[in-house]
This record gives sequence, structure tokens and C-alpha cells, in this order.
Amino acid sequence: MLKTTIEMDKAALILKLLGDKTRLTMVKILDFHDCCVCEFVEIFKVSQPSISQHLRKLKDVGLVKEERRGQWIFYSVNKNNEYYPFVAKILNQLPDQDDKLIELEKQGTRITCC
Amino acid sequence: MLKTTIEMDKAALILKLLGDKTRLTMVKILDFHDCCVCEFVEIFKVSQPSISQHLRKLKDVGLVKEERRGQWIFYSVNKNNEYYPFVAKILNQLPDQDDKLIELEKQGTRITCC
DNA sequence: TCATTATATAATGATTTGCTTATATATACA
DNA sequence: TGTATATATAAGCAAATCATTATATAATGA
Repeated sequence: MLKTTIEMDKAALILKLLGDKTRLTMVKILDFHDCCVCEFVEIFKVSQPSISQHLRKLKDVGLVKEERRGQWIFYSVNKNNEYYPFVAKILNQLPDQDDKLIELEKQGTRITCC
Repeated sequence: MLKTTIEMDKAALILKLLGDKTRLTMVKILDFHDCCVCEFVEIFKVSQPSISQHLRKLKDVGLVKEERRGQWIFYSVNKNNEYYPFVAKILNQLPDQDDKLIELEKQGTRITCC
């Protein structure tokens, strides 16, 4: 049976995580494009540990997953996560953030390894 | 033209507000039933000022509105709010909280004035 | 192997959050 | 009018949050 609702506890937890502009934007970007830590550092203009800590939180609840590719660790949305459908309905209402990646391309700081 | 997306700033703000179990449950209940402060105090077993403060935050962003009825002040979801469609798509995925009100009825603490 | 690059983790600090108690205000009703 | 009830606001406090700097770990490439 397909789950159509989500427990309140879990919903509140996920909404809290998404209730931070940096993380919300990250997840919106990751919904369509894999990214590595250093790209986010470039995009958000905050320190590398700050980005790592945001990603850690998202990973801890299973919203994103990581995968090493050579020197980089790429993050992506874990679409198999039990709560992805819940999150997707939120993300679908947000404006696409492709301009952020286009900006990286222009700067030559987009990572496209492997 | 109907708005289909919401700015990231505003979305993050609203998600943060809903990222608290008490407020999330409040809004879910209010989506279908008006309630007054004292009912929430009974439901959530926290102090009256705590409930008032949560409602204040929700009111400040326009998500709920208030209306005095005699001695009580009833809150309801402001469905005319610009961002209600965004919120509704979240609320629709949450389990209904009618048991909370049924419990109040049983206890005789449901307020049905006016 | 050594220097560089990418990332994670630890420690720290300022700010925010969510509760509490105390108090003020407004309505209801005897 | 005086008392009880409902709500809001103020003040205070512990815990959580989000950033920073410092440091550790892992892979790359000369």
C-alpha cells in the first residue's frame, strides 16, 4: 500500500530541516543535479564546514546521499527515501535554481568529473 | 495569472514556522476547524502563553487570522493568504488530527460558542 | 613521498527558539 | 461594580541553531 500521509513528528522534522534557506536551496538544486561540497561553497558564499554541516543534517535524515568520485564527494537527493514524495511536493512549488549552476559554469567553477 | 511558485526566502520562512510539531499540528487542525487558545492549551498540555506565542508567529506571517467571539478569540487558517496554496499542499499530506478534537468533546472542554 | 586539494569533524560563540512565570488587558456575569 | 475567565505581553532561562576557525583525514599528482 502506498503511503499517502506522513507522521506529524517526522513531517515537522523534515519541515524544520527545509526551513533554512541554504538547505532548502541545496535540496532544490540536488533534486535535479548532483553537486559536490565545493560547488555549494561557491554558490552560498559560506565556509566549507558550514556547507558540510548542512549536508550532514540532510544526510542524517536520509534526504540526500553521498558518493565519492575521485577527489570529490558528490551529493544527490535520495529519491528512494520513504519521505521523498512528501519533500517532492514541496520542491515542485519552488522556482528552479538553475541560474546558480549557470553562474558556476560561467565562472568555470562547476565540477564535472568522471 | 495564478502563482505556481513561491520565492525561496518566503518558502524557507514558512517551512521553518511549520517545522515545529506544535505549530504544524495547530495549522493542520485549523485548516478544518476554528479553535480558540484554551482548546490548544488543553490539546498540547503546554502553558497558555506558549500557545499564544505560537499563534502570534503564525499570525505574523498571515497564515492564520483571529476573530473574537464573546470571551474567546478564535483562530482559523487564512485561506486568502498568498501562500496558502503552498501550505495546503503540505497539510494535505498530513494525517487528520480530528482525534484531538474528539478527545476535547469527550472531556467536555470543546468550546462551541456563538 | 610530499605538497595540494577536497571534505569532515571538533571546538567555540553569538543568536534564536521555545518554554516558563509574572503581569496586564478585556470580556462575562453575578 | 467586582470577580472570574480568556488572552496577550514581558522578562528570564536553558537548549538548539548556525556560523566561524582550527584541525584531521583522504585522494591527487608532481
